[in-house]
Amino acid sequence: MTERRVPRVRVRFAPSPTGDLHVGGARTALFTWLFARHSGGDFILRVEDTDRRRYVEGSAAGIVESLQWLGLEWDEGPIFQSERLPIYQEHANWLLEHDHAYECFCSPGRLEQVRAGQRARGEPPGYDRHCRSLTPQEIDEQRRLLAQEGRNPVIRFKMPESGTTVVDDLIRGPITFENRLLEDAVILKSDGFPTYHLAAMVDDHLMEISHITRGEEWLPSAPLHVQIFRAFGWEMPVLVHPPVILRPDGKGKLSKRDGAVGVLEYKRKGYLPEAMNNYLVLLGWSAGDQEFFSTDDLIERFELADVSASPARFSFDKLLWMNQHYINHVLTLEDLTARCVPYLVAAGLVPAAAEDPASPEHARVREVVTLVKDRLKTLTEVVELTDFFFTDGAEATEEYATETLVPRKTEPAAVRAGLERTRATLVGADLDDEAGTEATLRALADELGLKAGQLFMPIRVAVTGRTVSPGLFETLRVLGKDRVLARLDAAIAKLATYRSQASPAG
RNA sequence: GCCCCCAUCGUCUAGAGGCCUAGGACACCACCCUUUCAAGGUGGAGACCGCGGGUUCGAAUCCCGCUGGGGGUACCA
Repeated sequence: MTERRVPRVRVRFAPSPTGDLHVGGARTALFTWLFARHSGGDFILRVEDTDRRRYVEGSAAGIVESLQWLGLEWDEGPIFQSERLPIYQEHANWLLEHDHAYECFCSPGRLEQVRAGQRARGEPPGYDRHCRSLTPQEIDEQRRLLAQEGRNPVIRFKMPESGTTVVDDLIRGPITFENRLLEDAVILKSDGFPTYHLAAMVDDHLMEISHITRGEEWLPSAPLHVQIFRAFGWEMPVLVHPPVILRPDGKGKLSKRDGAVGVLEYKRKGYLPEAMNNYLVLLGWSAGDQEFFSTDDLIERFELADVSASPARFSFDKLLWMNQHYINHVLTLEDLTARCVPYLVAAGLVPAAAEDPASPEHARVREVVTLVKDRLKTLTEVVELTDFFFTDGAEATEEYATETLVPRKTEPAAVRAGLERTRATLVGADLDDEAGTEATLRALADELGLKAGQLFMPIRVAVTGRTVSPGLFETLRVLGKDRVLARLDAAIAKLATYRSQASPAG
């Protein structure tokens, strides 16, 4: 019995530096990375920067940052294709010498003309193989003419003109293409740079890639890639084309136009990489029962072959929900605190010293975060939800409209009296005793003939400046007596000059 | 136009011939909890498994056609 050698799993994520890393690309990267980790193989980062016109400065750095943020660390790379030009040129020449490629001297203008004609006649547009059958003399002549213009020919791959090419995709099965409908693609451009078709295939072979994972949009050119491997006599890696991600409305691929699609945008907006990964992996893959996965769970359970072949729509809603779930129920308090601090520091609410987990400032943030943990959907929201805990006195909370102090069906005078009595009561109270504060204020409401809410809401607005806040008694405790009293005073003062706009109905 | 892929609640999906009078999650609605808002709990509405043919004792599950959606059609990736 001969044992079949099972090649080591080696996969790569190969983005082109033409912009930010999109969630679609991030998902492909995630699938690829999980597959590598699951099978104990290697994950390589390769930057496909072979198009000088579309190159965007800083884009590669952004992609690197995105992957790092998501925790998709690579074992090799980043490798830049632009630094490997001679390799591709050598391979193009090899194909030329072995009759698998030919020089094409056609001008862009002629190519456009050919396509226009084909379209008009209802034929599939494509290169008409004009230069494929040039005689050696004609080739020399064309070279000379082109050289006079200071231009170079391109090199095209010779596709078989008949028969079929079978592309065997891991998640779709075998797909058969008619060779006569395929064209002779350019593999080396006139500027000496390779096109994707040559560069990616050469690299995938040289880097011993076992599985080519890439977006579904590459499926139509897969037969070309199979033929390139065949021409070189190389063993074909397994092809894997996860589906594209659709816009929320399903009309087309998710793109920049649809708002937030850049991974770094989500980082900035206070999303957690854990939530991002968890959401993304569920877009096209499922373990059946489970909904939440730690990275280790995923590495253990993820199967590339189980990825769905049908495209899924991106849901901002569900991502947000997932993020909230991680903040509310997965992160430890300490972890959440540490992640909130930078946002509070950036907003100028807490000193940079709070970055130190042992600092009193950090402890203070932790105390505050405890109260809003269940209310945060994103990390950035911590600023608007808790700013009043970090400002002193009453200035920062005085912005609210006085009328918000007065609940429906409640007389302003009663509110004012209630706040005055509350102030008098709290002066001597121990705010650390939440239950005690609650009992005291409930009794006070009773005594004033008010429902609890009719007294609590004005207090809430007075001390927080808003109608929505964490629980009142824990808020009072964390605020501390100084702030509470100062803000009650400010509210009472506002009410002193307040005239009810509309008399309460009923 | 041509080529290719895909097709279960609005959305993400479970389902690999009988376990399905189709399960879960998001969103939505109601109720409970309740000092606001959340979170949480309970329940509800929501899919004749795109349509039409087959195969089979039996199909969401297999086959064919149609329709619909998506992708590709560059000296871009």
